[in-house]
Amino acid sequence: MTEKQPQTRIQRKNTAAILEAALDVFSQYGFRGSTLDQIAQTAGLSKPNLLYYFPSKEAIHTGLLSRLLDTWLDPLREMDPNGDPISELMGYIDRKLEMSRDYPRESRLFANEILQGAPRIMDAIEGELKSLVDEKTTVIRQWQDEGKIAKVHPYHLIFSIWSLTQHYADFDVQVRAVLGPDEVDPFPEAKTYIDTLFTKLLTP
Amino acid sequence: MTEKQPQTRIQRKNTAAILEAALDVFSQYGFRGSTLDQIAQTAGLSKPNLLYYFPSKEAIHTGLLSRLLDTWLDPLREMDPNGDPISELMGYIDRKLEMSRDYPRESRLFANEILQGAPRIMDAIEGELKSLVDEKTTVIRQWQDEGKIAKVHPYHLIFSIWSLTQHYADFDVQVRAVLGPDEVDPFPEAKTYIDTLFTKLLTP
DNA sequence: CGTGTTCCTGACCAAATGGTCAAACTTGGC
DNA sequence: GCCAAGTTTGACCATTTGGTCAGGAACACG
Repeated sequence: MTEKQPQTRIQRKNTAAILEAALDVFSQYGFRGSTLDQIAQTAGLSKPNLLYYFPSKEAIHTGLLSRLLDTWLDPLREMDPNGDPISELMGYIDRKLEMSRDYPRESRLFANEILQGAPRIMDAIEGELKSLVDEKTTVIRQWQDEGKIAKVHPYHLIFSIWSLTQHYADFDVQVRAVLGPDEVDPFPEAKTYIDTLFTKLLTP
Repeated sequence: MTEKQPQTRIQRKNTAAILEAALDVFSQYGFRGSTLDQIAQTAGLSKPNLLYYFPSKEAIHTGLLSRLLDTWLDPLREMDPNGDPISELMGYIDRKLEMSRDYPRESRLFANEILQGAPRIMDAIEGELKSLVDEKTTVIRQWQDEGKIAKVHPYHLIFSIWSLTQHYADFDVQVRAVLGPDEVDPFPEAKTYIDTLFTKLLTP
């Protein structure tokens, strides 16, 4: 998948800087709306130097996306089928919200890609992501059959968790604008609200 | 604001075709990722002809956005302070979900604009949109004080309605990919799920 | 210190992009 | 059927964009 380990210090530093800059730019403007010059400038490198480390604009984007998906699905992966249903689900929800708080650019990068029809990650979505969701919805269905949580549509439950948590990353500027300039950090209240919402929904 | 009425048939037809095509393109690729050639081709017109009707790429985009915001806020405007709280809120939620089903491109256009930092509609968001939300959250707070609906954070309640309903437009390809090829239309189940969710949340 | 490897850059290229314009073509109303 | 107004277009332009390349600079390491 990724390149082999033997990298020089400079290589590691610069590829990291490039991916960091690319995340900034791609997450805001999407693939087609972003330019190499912009990424180069943000990374503090020259454009030809970018292309020394990555063969093309697309390669940078792909590099970002592949790194992203793994960490992105981690919170869901961690949901333990043998744990307490409510705590497991609430734990997943909280981890997902924390990711929106701590990695908003990653969330936006993903959103941008999906908005454009997911041309570069459709495979991963239909494969890796769908498999994981299929697996976890089975667990949820089991919990429901055991009467541990309320019977709601498992797939839409997942969708609602994604949408509610990612909203605070993807629509951050709107959230802040509506809440007004006094509200410094919307996340604490968001957490309380979302916790209430899912507790009421899932308690049998 | 908009141009004066006296338009020829051709003008009306072509500006409509351009806005229609531009909605297709802008909603998918965002402002910077879209090209005039693409819009022109989609509209079945030549590029110079586009620029006969609109002075610039930006003007087309602005034209779209200003038309959008009005219709976009209509469902919330319709929420009647004197009606039954639960029915009014559920009605709003249902109307919002219907808009995601019937006007997904508009939803994506909006999402794209927000993702990019809302450079072209920040004014409207801080003004028109915020005012309306402020007004309606006041109503919600009143309903809560009267014990008609559960006490949850009014602003985050609005955010959650937006995020849940718009998710089915903005992340449509992901939703369909995860649900698999059998599921033709996710909206009926989505409606049922969302109705359940907010009923449980709002019932005191 | 020397030398092979890695890293970086300025100059360059072809294609794409937003936009202009004069000239040609349609259209509508008399 | 005429003509002024409205409409369309091909040719053109400056700038931007993704990408190349030859050569120079910095580095690693014996």
